[in-house]
Amino acid sequence: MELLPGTLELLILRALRWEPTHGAGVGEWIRLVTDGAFPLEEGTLYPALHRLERRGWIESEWGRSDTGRRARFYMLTPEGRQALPRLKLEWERYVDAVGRAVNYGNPRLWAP
Amino acid sequence: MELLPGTLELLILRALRWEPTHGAGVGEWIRLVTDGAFPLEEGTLYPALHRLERRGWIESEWGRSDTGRRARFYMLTPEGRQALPRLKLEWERYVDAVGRAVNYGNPRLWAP
DNA sequence: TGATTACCCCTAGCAGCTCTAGGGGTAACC
DNA sequence: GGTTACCCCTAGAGCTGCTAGGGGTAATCA
Repeated sequence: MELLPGTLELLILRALRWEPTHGAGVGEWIRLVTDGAFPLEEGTLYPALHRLERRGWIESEWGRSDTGRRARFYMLTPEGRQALPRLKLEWERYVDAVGRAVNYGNPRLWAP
Repeated sequence: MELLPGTLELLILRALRWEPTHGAGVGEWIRLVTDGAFPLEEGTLYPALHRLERRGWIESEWGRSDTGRRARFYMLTPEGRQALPRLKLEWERYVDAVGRAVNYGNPRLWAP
């Protein structure tokens, strides 16, 4: 299934909520927590990380992964941390709105 | 708030579930049932209708609206009707997956 | 009756995001 | 020393929504 734009940013910020994590780790977390519902190719993930960094919601520095490889670790900036609950709220509103449309009945029966 | 791609098709199919409806009516239904959460410009709606028609999920014919204007009425094809529950299921799976990511805690505490 | 409003349809071009399909470098392992 | 696994990156295509327009006809109002 295709990933819906916008959602990815929320997932990335969420993945970085606890500690700095390198790109591959972010991808792994997302795959794990969504039960593989999103394949999430690298060509999608890395540009998204760079976008978020340009936007100032995350920042990064080079380091070493657990297995000794050089890796870029991303972490939330204060702006990113502020944005997170807002995005979460937007997401919930969005799901509610679509959920109503997907579950409600014939408009002729209850329209004003 | 911005509309996430893919969702619009689900909403349109859903709007046409009961009876043929013209484009403006589809838009009105979506705005109504989502409480105005999606502004849904005409420049978004009509191309989406044409896309769905090209895909064979809906078909259309000219008619007259309640107010006497000439209007194109859209209705579901059998393919569209078949696609609807599938899209609905995909949507629900998607929401579940993101919901898990948005609500679950630190992966270090429960990862395998 | 002539002008205005409301309804309904449409399109071109831009912008943003994902996906495909690559390439590359280095540590660990055999 | 070669191979695998890990980790990072990008260009270009494709899809979709958005912006910013245009246009035609019925109803309404001055």
